[in-house]
Amino acid sequence: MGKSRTAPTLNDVAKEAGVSTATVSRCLNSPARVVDETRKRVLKAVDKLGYTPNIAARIMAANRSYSIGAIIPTMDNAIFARGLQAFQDQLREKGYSLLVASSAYRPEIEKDQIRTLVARGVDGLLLIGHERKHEIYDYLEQHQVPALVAWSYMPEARQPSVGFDNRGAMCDLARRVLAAGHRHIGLISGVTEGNDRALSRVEGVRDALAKAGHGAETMTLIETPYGIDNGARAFAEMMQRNPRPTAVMCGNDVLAVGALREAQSLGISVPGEVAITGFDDIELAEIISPSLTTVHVPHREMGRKAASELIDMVEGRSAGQSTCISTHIVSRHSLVAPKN
Amino acid sequence: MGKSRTAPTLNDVAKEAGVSTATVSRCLNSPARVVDETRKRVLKAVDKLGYTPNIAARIMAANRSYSIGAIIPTMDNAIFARGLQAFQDQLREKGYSLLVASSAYRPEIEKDQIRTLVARGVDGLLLIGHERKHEIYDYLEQHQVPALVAWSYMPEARQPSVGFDNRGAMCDLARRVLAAGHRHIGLISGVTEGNDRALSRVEGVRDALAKAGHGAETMTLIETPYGIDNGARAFAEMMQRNPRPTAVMCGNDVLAVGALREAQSLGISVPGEVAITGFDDIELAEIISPSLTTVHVPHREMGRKAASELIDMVEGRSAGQSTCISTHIVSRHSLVAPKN
DNA sequence: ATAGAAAATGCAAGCGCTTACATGAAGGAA
DNA sequence: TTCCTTCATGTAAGCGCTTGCATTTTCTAT
Repeated sequence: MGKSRTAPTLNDVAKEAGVSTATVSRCLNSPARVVDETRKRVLKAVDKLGYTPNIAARIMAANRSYSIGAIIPTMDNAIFARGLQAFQDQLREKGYSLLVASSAYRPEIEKDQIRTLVARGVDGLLLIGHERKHEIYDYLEQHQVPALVAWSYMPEARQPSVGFDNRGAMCDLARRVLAAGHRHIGLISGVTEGNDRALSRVEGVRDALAKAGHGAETMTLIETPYGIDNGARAFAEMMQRNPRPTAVMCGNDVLAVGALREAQSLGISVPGEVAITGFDDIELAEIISPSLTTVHVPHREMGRKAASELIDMVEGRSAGQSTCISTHIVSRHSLVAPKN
Repeated sequence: MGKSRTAPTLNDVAKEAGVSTATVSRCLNSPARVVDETRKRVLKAVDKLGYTPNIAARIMAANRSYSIGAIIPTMDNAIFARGLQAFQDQLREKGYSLLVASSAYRPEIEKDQIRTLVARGVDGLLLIGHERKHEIYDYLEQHQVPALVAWSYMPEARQPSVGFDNRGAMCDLARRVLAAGHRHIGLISGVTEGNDRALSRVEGVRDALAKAGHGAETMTLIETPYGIDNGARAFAEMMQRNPRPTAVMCGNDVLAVGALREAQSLGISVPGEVAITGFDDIELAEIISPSLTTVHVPHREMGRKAASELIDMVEGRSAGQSTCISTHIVSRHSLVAPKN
């Protein structure tokens, strides 16, 4: 402990233990290659000096950082937070650390963050959603950084992904809504530009409508950035539309919660007058009243799976295999048949 | 773009531009020291090759990483997520990136994470709460890594902090509860061991009780890890206690939401039969019904302030100044007078 | 013009680590 | 015993960048 004013290096440890730096390095990285007695001596020296390896140096020398980067749209959202937490737990277990950056749903920022993380020497990268410019994927290829996409599942895409079928799930939910007897559906979607998940969900609803095909169904679409307040505003606007929807499906739970709140303050009863659905099944969905009928997404499972797949890719054990995590509808109180 | 199979280095850029690596480096780091024409040439080369500096190398050479580490108990919680998001936004603005790690409220893990981040060469560190072993602070000193504590404000502590007065705020809230006429207070606290914020909040309630001093007040304390389910369980247990509290104060909003849910499923009306309070004022607090009377903590402001203070410390502009962010009570529906 | 100062650039020494290769010691087969 | 493996360790060359110092160029004032 700290008599010296500056951090001990490999060299200090080597001198203390009376061996070469190479031996110390091997002790730390491939203990099997060093004989017991030496190892013990070295470890004692490490302990005595309070040595911690300088990772930047290690990255440079070994061209390996044991760190993974993740770029998510925002941390301030239960959906990503939970998945990310699981992701990092799994990484930690395998000896990797996590560098996070957030893009605020802005492609230029994301691009910038990707460059930063790559420059920092991450061994692999977790990205949310497939949609981004080719040049970004080119860049990653040039730098030989494997990337895995999450929160989205598109087996035919250039990048492997661990996610779920946004379109199918939303289609199922929409069919449920139709089956309950609703004919005028309002859809409050997140911004679809540059966000394949949001887009897929919209398409899911369209699919359901097309399949139903009585011809009597209508759909009213409003796009808005995610956020409770935005959901509220969109809902208010939706209620002005003609025909007024009897069911409002939301692109995610956060929007749905906003819609619910607005309904309350507008004195519109849910589900009596208007039914509302969400997507993701965040904690909030169960807590709020009426509780939210929504699509349950196993975020933790996805996070964990993404971590292990990405590590497999980094360590050359996999070329990148896509996995579809299955979701299911959770029926709660916010959806019932229209009253007519 | 990528004809070469391997990433371009400073050297490649230097050759392309017909200058020395030193000049390229200066172009990138202190453009003023390079004449216009040269700079233009260099930047063109950078662009042409798609060069991104290798940050590990830079860290090593300059002993500066332009990155800040943050270790939070968990990402999966609106409180930290929001503050952290603000923190990172501010960092980004000033040209720093963020490395996060989470400790799951476990000191050993935190210690480990601190070492990892320091080894990675972070220029500064954000820590949550003051309470940790001396040796950790010694270690940070030895490595000359400035650390700032957030979510807690203790100007007399060894480390500077940007936070709020947990004890005072909770005391104020408790006085509010007492003033409403409650005499039997239940307190569901987070685990206080190793968590000075939780402890301060408990003490705040004690302070209020002591000051009230009718002698008739009682307090029942239950400690539990944070989490909605834990809050629910604790509430159920609380309802068995004798005397049964007429007001249940919770260490944070998450616990309060759990309590509220449990009250509902127990058929206990809130606030009619039992009043409930929270702490933090996360989004949930307003959304849930009855809406939660709680202490509003300006997390974003704290995150931003922490970032700029920490950067000032890193850049030698400040030796570490503590700031107290002021909180205020938000009165909503979950607290009324006891019915008797 | 020209000396001297100032500005721009180049040179090269590291930063702390890993690892290919060289060396030496120990063990085994003949 | 001798020669060949095999294993443990040491030697030293980088990894890509920054920066103090040396050198060259440009500018200013005479």
